[in-house]
Amino acid sequence: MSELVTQVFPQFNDEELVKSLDEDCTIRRIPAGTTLMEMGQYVKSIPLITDGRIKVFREDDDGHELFLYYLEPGDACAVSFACTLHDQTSQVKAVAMEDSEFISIPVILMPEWMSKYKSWYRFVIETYQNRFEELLKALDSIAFHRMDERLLDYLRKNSEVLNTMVLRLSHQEVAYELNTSREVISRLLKKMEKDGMVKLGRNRIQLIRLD
Amino acid sequence: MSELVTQVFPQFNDEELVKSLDEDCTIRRIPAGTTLMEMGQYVKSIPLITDGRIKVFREDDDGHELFLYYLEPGDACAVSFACTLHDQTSQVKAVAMEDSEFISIPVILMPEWMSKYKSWYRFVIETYQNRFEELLKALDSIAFHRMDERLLDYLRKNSEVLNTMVLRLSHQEVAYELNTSREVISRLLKKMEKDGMVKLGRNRIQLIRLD
DNA sequence: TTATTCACGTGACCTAGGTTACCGATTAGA
DNA sequence: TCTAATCGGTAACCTAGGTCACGTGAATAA
Repeated sequence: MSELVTQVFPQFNDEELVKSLDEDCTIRRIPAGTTLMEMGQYVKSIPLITDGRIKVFREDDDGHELFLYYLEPGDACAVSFACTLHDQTSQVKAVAMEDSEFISIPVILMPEWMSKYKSWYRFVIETYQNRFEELLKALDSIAFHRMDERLLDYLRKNSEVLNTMVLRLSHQEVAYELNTSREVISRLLKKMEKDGMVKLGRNRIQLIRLD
Repeated sequence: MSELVTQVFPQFNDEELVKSLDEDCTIRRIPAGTTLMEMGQYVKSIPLITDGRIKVFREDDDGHELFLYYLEPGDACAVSFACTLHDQTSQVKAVAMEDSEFISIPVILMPEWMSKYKSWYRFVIETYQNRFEELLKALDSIAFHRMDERLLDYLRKNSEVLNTMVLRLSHQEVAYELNTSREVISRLLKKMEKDGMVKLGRNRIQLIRLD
């Protein structure tokens, strides 16, 4: 596992930390579609993503969901950190979008690691900071932008993360993530197609020119 | 200052930490209306609020602002923490709503404090966590609720924080914070008055029954 | 093959809320 | 005191986008 750690988390430059990751933590693999974390659930371990892609989103009582951000290799789940202090339930839901792999860290190790390993403490703060920023961006997006801009942004982000110009998405899926209805997305996508920005197919959105 | 610290931050149970707060940090007082932090500005010290009330909000390029949360005595600014790691500019704007007072901690002390004082490390994580939650609530509010609900929520929160049933606010101020227009707020408030929920006056909103 | 489900397209309609354009009333300033 | 700025009320209007209804074709299961 040490090689894996040094590969995906090169910032962990403390030998002892890597050793503890190796000895005291476990690697877990989950298939696409697995729910890693449910809202209201207690969290008992901190996942460090080493492979795959985890979608993190917010849900309301009526089942509406709102996409927040993705966790990718090198990322950790910020909300989990809080569970090192008081038993708190998760505020978000996390689902694996692809077959994924992560290192599972028992929360019990956190206090020790925080004071012992500077690179770990930096990592925690950085993780929080990054998620904070993502959240602020999500807020901006909703508060200050119209649906067409948000859709464009969503497509761009997806294309970037997956490194492809052809997205395998149904309109319904996109609608869920942006907390709107299928019809609205269909409408906007059709307009974008007319404007030569995308080409549409069944379960398929080909990006042509997103400016 | 030690008494102040132990009063407002009773969780700092480490003598040395309190001593360092006493010796290495400074108390600053600012009048209502002072901008504590501007978006895009570099942050060089971490404020621990001891008195007053700081409004934290997000601004977009067109000057629209969006209320995020208040900082009150016992709170710290989460975004500042990140500056202990890399020089990063602020993502939010912070303005004192009342004459306020805070302890200003040089960022240089952070790494040492983090590893040395467990109560400090807990405080940092807790602060991040709390702000995270507030941000998620703000997101919920915008994504899943209509303006009338958001207004109600805003009035409730304000009344709670200020511990009064009479808010001294102009419709314009409320509109700014909820990122809408004055007319919309006037309309909604008028409707609430008709429904017997509030009584309106110039620069005055008296809460009667917010259910 | 046929039947059924799933994905998409689209028109009609509705509502929340943003915009414009006034008004009069109150307050602050000169 | 007179005047200008601020505050709130309201009507008319517009737009984004949510909802409903229904149609068409592609994929898939029987």
